[in-house]
Amino acid sequence: MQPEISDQIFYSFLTGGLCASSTSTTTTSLFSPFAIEDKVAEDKALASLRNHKEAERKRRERINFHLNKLRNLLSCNSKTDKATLLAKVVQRVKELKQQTLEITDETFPSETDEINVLNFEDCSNDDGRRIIFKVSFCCEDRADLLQDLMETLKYLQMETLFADMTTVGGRTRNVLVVAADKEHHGVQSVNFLQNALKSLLERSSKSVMMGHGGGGEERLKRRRALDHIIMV
Amino acid sequence: MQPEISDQIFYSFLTGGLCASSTSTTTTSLFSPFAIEDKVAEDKALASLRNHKEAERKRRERINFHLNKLRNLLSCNSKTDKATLLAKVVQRVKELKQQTLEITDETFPSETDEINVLNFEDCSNDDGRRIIFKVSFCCEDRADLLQDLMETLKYLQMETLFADMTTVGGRTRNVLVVAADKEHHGVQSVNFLQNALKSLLERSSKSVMMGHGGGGEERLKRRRALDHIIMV
DNA sequence: TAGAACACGTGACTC
DNA sequence: TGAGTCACGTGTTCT
Repeated sequence: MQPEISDQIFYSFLTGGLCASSTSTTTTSLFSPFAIEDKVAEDKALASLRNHKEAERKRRERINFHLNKLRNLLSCNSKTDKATLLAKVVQRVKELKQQTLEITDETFPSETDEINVLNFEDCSNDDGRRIIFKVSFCCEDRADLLQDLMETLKYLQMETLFADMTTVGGRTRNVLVVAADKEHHGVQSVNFLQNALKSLLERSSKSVMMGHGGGGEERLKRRRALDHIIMV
Repeated sequence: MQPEISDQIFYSFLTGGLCASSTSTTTTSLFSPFAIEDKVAEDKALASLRNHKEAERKRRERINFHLNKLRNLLSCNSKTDKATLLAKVVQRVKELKQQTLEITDETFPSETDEINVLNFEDCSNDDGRRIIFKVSFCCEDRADLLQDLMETLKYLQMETLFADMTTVGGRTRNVLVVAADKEHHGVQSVNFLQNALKSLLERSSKSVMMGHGGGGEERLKRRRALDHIIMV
């Protein structure tokens, strides 16, 4: 191929070498005394233009390369247009950020006591025969907390489907997914659960008052140190 | 402002209305019988071109709008060029994906028993007076597992800095970060820990053999159902 | 000066 | 047709 020549023709055709510029000084005959100087200047300009064109092509290539990578990462059709793709990327990055934030937030114990009971009824794929609750609470850790919790759930005739217990620096966060038969339970069971957990937490703070008290700041320090370790 | 007029001038100057086309039929005098028809056609083409130009401007705006959003999300300088920005976005999306994957992988119990002990010595910010271990194991759940684990760690003179216990469908994954004094422990303590955990897991599988056996498939089904619930 | 990055208007293509 | 998108080459600006 001969891009050199065809490019030159293309340029002289487009850039006004035959139009606008022809009205000024470029129509110098080949016999003009300035012909050679002009030719040199023209070649230089042409070369510069060619470099410019090439650089721009490379730049476009670079951008499109990454755009295609993003298309693959989001498993987007190659027909998805750039703006839509980028909008989706923005959304995805936000989602992923939020997700990791939620996971850490939902896993690590907070410094204040919390109780949270959520009814999963509508999301349940259990043929609707059971009610699913998501229980989450946060309190001081104590030796027999787990046992108390299990007894409470047994008493309430609830089955534990999932349990996650995170303990750090004397505080614990427990997340449970429990199932309750609809024969014995309704939506109002949220209250039963909440009350049961309340008394559980009260017992926890009592045992702390009697036993190893204080040390809040020390805990915070540890927590931060651990954050570092865990995230490594 | 009067973009209409200036645009028209701009176009006729650039698009060859005064150059290439002038060599064909466009230099029709205003007195030509075709003047009006030509004028109409020209106006139409001009309007079309103007629409086109506007649409393209809007498109560029849309793309740049999302690019700027991404710049903010990655807290990138406004000077970061498009290609570099997109490269960073690709990297970030990959990282975040990997991160959430790791978190779920490290949290949920696997179907096979596992023991993993990692030495955090180099990462420890504990003035080097203590060795930090990250312990992770996965086995059948049983009532007294936690108690056994605590006794084991007490026996090994290790302090628990962090504990995460996830139980679902009869299987449990436990992640612990423990600290051991360098007076009593060295790097070889990894082996102590591993052996202690081994016997712990052996006791677990024994108790399962004697108690509620089997149900592996049922567990898997539950696990999947839970994945759904948890992610909602 | 040369090089990099950008916005622009345009021709070509698709639905 | 017309609206939408893309790649292209160019002019401009900053370094």
